[in-house]
Amino acid sequence: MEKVYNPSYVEEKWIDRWQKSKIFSPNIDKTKKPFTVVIPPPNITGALHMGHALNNTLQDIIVRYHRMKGENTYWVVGTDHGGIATQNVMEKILKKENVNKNDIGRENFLKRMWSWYRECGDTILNQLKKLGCSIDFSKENVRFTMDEERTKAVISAFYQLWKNDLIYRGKRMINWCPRCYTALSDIEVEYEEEKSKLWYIRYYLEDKTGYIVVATTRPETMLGDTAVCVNPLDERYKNLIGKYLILPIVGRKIKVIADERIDMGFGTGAVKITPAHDPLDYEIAQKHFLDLVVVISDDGRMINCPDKYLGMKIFKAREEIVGDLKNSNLIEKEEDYVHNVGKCYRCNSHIEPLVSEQWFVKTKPLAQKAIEVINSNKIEFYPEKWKKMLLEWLINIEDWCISRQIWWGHRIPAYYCKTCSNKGIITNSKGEVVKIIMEKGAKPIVSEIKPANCPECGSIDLVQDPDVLDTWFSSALWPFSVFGWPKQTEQLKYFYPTSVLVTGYEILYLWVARMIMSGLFHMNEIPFSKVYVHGIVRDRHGQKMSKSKGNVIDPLEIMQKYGTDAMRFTLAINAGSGKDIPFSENSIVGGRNFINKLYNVSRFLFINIKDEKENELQINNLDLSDKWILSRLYNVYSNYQRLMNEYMLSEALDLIYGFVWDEFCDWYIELSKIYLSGNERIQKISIILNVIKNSIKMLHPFIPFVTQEIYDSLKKYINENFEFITQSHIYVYNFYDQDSVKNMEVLMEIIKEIRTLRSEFSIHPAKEINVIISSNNDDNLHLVKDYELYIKHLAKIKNIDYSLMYGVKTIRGFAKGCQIYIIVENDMDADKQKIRIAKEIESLKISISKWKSMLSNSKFIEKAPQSEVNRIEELVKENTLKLDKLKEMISEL
RNA sequence: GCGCGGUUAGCUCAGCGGUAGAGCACCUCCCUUACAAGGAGGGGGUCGUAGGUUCGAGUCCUGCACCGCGCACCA
Repeated sequence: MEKVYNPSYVEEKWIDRWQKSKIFSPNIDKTKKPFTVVIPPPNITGALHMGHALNNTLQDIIVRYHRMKGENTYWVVGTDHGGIATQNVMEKILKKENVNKNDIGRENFLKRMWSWYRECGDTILNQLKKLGCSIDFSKENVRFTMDEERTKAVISAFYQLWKNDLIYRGKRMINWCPRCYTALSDIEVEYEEEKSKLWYIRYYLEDKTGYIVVATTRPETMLGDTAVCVNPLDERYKNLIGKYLILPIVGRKIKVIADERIDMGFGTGAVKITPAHDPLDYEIAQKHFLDLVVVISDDGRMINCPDKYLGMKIFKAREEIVGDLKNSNLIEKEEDYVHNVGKCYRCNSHIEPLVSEQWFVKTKPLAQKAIEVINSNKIEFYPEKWKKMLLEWLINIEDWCISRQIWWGHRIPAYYCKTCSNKGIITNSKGEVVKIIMEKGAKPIVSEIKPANCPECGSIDLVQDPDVLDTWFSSALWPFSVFGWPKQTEQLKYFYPTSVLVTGYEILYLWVARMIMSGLFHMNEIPFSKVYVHGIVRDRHGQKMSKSKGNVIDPLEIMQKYGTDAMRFTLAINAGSGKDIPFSENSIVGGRNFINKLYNVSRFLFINIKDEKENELQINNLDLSDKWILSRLYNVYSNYQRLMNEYMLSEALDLIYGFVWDEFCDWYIELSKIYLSGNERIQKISIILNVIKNSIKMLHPFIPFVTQEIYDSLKKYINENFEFITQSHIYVYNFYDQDSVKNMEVLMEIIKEIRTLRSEFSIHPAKEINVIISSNNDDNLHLVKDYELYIKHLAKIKNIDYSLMYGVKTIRGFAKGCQIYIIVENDMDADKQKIRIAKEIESLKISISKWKSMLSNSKFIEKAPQSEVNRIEELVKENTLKLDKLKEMISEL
């Protein structure tokens, strides 16, 4: 065995053997309750990033933990077609080839997409394998949101919702991304602050007797204005309501109307109304029956306006219009102004609110059921704060726009009769349907399979809706579509509902909420009973990682350099309470060091073990340190289980980390060295074996490779015949001895005090010393005498005497009621000793007087619990004694 | 504007009613045959701010400031 753990060799070996053994395959066993997790399917947009590494590490920890508890676990894997995001990736690839997607047409584009899927999907699965995920990666167990079964599920779900009147097609104001050239749902718009201007524009009254000044951040939309609106209570404008204004540039006559939604305090209190391009204006326009003048097209250019601006991009038009208004002296002033601008969550372009015909899901009735199950705690959230967030969102939910004007996705299962709906079906030069306009006669026929003919006229000339569904529509079905729904498969019956969903908080609304709604509607049952919500991996400065910032850390590089276990360890230990994780290469070193430590302590065992086997615990043979370490192990294991069951994964890991490193390695192993050549060796080896075995089992969910590797070497010494550690179970001796824990602490304190003295008085670490220990505390003195060997060994002591000698030069210390004298040759550092002791006396005095004043406070005595009073009294007693001893020691110097 | 978090050692955070903790970083000593990716020791914080409750407050309550996030508005 090498001195330093070499992860890459070990990892490759076990990945291969795990996959070949099929231990992660689904297994329907009706005598057992399953523990099921479905993966948040990664988008096939490229390689996995740090966020995936975190998400899947956490899932693997949970799955492996439950597998080792003996539960029938199944972690379902798959990938997501990723709609807009993936289409954008392909568009970029095509751009490099100097190809426009419209040139090659829909069909060819989709061919390219499918070959991309095959390539990228495999890459992702391989990376999950590398991460150590306990997933069966064989083909028949990998899902894709657009494979045949999942597509059936999507179409069926759409049809069911339509039949239940929960899907409709309608003309509404939606969020339009002119870059991606598609509608988006409300939650796919991200708001960002932007510096802009607020322009104050004069709109003259028809009779030229005056003007109203309106303030706007978007002067280009004025071309589509059809009114100016004021608050009905606004005294400034009261007598202008109902009068007409002349819209500058355009010359259109527009009315002054009143609506209480106008804020009198903002700008001038008068608002230009552009019904076609602003959500609030649209609402006001509907109430007041205003005309809708569309002046911005799908691709973000000016239309339906004076020739001068025709075809201009929005920002250019804005510039021009402001210039022209200035020339006509119609701009009263312009102010700097910071406001929120909607951006596309996929390409960061400015969103245009546009009126458009789209498909929607009526979400209110669906949300109602979701609210009920969350309120009744049928679904629990870890950490719990997300429950409230989700509830609030569900309560205020708006209808969900599910149609997208892109090509990559599930095509909407709606058909139109060319004969009946002729005017509403828009085609391009290739004859491909590009748009359906219902208001011109198109009527959708929603059907799971393409209807043979039109139910109205019998025509066989039917065309399918060109739009595809929001990628989140198929994601919403994931927890049951993965099991073959709508077919009532054995898997579906057995594995649904799933046990826990592990996901980042950024897709709580986009995904989690919708899975709950879909699960309740289609399955009439929650999709999962627990949601574990984690944070986002950020860089060391807390910045979100992004390609444009250049601060992305590639998990594969990290795994290559430090090992997968080290990365998993670092992610897991920092993932406490769902917080964001600051990650840097630096932060991984601690993880790597721990893995190496664990590897080396097992190496210590293998170097020292001969042909001993782990044997039954002989309680009578245990010495103090044995009882202590076994008690600690038992205590750690109890807490480990509690923390893991409450999904406090980082706390659980931290607990074992401390136990293994500080208690086991630094104390128990060091002590065991005394005995390894004597009669006690079998006992010691057996305990070391037991502690290592149980420690690696507790650690296995977090760091699967190194623990598997150690387990493999351990196998021949223990009474287990599992091939893999993940098949084994933890069994810790139910042993806890309070006295041993207490006594061990006393000895440890004394040893630490001697070490401190050595260090402070520059006694070389290798130099063996003689000490005298005396005490009035008989218990502790006996303890010291009984375990003299421990102290000698761990503090490098040749001889310990128990009675004071006169005429020897010493360095003095005090711990746990014992005075400690290190015998030294020369009169060294009397002053330094005095200062050291004096300092301690000072701080003791302060503490003691504080406690004494507490005890002399009648209110404290009266109101504080008796146990507390006793504790303080005990402290005073103990520390007064210590103080006396210290004073005595200082006077002797 | 409403809501949710946060503010504790240089950094990342734990502690949530009884003498301020951990890891990393830093300083000193040590290659002691499991591990220098190690061991031993050490320095370092009036716990954001102002009040309040309490015998006692990082710890509970209220106001404020600052940071982050979500939702709404955003002419």
